[in-house]
Amino acid sequence: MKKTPDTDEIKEAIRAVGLRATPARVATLVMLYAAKSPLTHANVAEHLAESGIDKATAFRNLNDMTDAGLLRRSELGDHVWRFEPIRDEHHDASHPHFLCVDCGSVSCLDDVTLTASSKRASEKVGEITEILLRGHCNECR
Amino acid sequence: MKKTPDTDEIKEAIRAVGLRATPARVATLVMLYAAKSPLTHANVAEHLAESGIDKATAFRNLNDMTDAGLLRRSELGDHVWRFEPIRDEHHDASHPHFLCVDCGSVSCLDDVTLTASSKRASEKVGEITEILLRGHCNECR
DNA sequence: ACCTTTTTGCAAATCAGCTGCATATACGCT
DNA sequence: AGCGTATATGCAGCTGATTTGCAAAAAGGT
Repeated sequence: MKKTPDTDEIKEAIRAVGLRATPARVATLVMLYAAKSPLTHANVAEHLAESGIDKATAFRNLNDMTDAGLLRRSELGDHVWRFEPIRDEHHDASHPHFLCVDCGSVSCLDDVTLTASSKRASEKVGEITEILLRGHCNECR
Repeated sequence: MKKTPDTDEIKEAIRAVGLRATPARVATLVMLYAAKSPLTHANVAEHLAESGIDKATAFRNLNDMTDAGLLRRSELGDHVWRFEPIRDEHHDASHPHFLCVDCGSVSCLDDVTLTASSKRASEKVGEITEILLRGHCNECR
């Protein structure tokens, strides 16, 4: 799937995982694809509410599509789940996130990599599933 | 501070960060030091309730001591904070940590560094204050 | 002991997320 | 194009986790 799939491609993707392509789901994916960073349940629900979609529906869809493998849900340490589409262009690789502890904004860091300078680092480390950086973003400094 | 500080050492530590050494705080630290893994607010509150300490107090103390640098608060992914004592200066935020989302253990990764392969990464990123990797440790895999 | 500041207890509020159920829809089938 | 059924949605209330306001109580310096 390309960076910004159109409505038909989105519907296809939804059906491909065994879910029905409802307006709420399409709108959710459109929104997430348009976003540059992961969005919270509240972000999505608030936006969809303008189209008369209930927050429970928004939430169920986020979870259902996550379970179905269309979205990734991440917990950045502030007790709020954020969702972002899994673009298979990125090979489904999860990328590091940067969370501003002041304003709560999140950025995706596709081009940051981890270097272990010695094996000792991996003593306890098994499988790394998420990389999270926290700090102050440029706007908040 | 040693692995298992006694009551007086605990009181000292609390005062050292500018807080008053109240029974609730001492009991909280004693409990956390005795625990082998991070405890939830519920764990602590439940235990302290036996001594007539309110859960709001337990929670405030957990947060206050976290802010003061005596404890570390981590989020394993179930939207429940877990707390553990910071046993020595080595365990500060100056180096990356690895958090096992299964057992809650935190390990220090002194020898892992992050490399931004391009400046684009730092678009929004201002100052990074904490690097956290999450995953499954070798014992939990 | 006294005084000031920090803490505590209690109750009630908030916040994120979930659930039950009756109704409405998507979409495969004819 | 219309049907029928499994799915999805809306609504409303609920849960569990965490926080807050405020008056009373305790900590610790003098």
